[in-house]
Amino acid sequence: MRRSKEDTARTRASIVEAASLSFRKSGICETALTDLMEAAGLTHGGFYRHFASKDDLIAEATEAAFNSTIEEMQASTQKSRNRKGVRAIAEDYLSPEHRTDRAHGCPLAALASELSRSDKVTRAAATEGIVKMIDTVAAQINDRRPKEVERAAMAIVATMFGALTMSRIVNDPKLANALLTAAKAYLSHLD
Amino acid sequence: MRRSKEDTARTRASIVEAASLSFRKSGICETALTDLMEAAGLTHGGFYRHFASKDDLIAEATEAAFNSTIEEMQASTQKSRNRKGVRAIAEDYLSPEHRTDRAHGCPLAALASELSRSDKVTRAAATEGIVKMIDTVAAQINDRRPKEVERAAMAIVATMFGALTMSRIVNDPKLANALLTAAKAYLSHLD
DNA sequence: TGTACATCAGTGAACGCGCGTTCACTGATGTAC
DNA sequence: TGTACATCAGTGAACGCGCGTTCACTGATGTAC
Repeated sequence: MRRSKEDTARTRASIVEAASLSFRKSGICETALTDLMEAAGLTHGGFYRHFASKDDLIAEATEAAFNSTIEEMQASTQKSRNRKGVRAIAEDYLSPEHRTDRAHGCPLAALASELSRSDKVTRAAATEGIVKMIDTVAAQINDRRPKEVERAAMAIVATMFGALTMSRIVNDPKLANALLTAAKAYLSHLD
Repeated sequence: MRRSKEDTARTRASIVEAASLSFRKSGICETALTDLMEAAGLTHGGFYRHFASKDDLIAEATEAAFNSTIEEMQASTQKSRNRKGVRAIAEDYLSPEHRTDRAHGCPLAALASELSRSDKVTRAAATEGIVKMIDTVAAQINDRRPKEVERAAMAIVATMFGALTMSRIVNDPKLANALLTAAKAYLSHLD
């Protein structure tokens, strides 16, 4: 039966939220729409009242995931009393908690290889997310040369994302921790 | 009809090779065994004479992909006449050619998120590959403190892999190049 | 404000396709004597 | 070294399942008068 506009918007948002969690946790290709809709408390038939296709949802869920991660990075800088901004971001990003909690973590680390193969719309969303992440880090760097700030921010994001992803692949917990620690140490040399 | 042992070994190797290329190019989940066997010049029915399952092949193809990439990193250091070892590796790894040619490139960058979700055997192969990559970089670093060498090598690999992957996701070629350049510049500060 | 009709969110069954896997079969290779 | 049989690599059809997508239907919501 027909629902109110508010209900419809809420349903749509809950599908996007469920997708952004499940894609990050289990992968895009491995997540079935049926499971997704069930997670959102619906049957799968209604999916196409909200989205034109799975690809359509992928793009929106990617955008949502990036936004939530960027917010968390900004939160890291704000709760950093004594810590410098970049270090605050790095310590939270490179934490064992972030390594474990894929579903709520950085979509870059959770979906990297899938994003590089996804369609135009999703890649556009991912690009915007990446740029915002770089800008968020750049805002914490003190240097008069904007080119240098941008370069450093790019490399810092690459290092964090790379180290976190590697620590998730590796099957040895000690090595996984060593990777996170190494990246943190490496980045702290720059302050 | 039955084939000679040499033929059988050749066939098996060509399946692994086709898989290691196709997985890196198109993703593991997105690659169908039928296409893979066709690429190796066979029909799909014979697959199970060589492998117990797709997962079985994934593990072997991952191992093969890592080995070839590690060999290429070692080749980079050997052909580096004037360049320092780490710089030689980084310049080849962070080249536009490597960004474009996924199929023959680093499996970490091509399969990152899929590897972190794969089964025990594949993750073991990936872990071994990652350790070898780190060791290959570490061998090019001059420092008396082994702990420091290991840390630096881990961070360098993370930065390279992270930057290359990001440059593949991004839809703007200028930004893609900037990411590679930024990582190269960042790493060269360490020499 | 009230009424009559059109809209459409959600349901649940169904479709069609592609996938991983299995299997009966063929005939050259490997092996035991 | 030669022979007879067992093995098994590769073929091509088939199986069964899960997936993305479609559709007829329901009934509450939205809208036009």
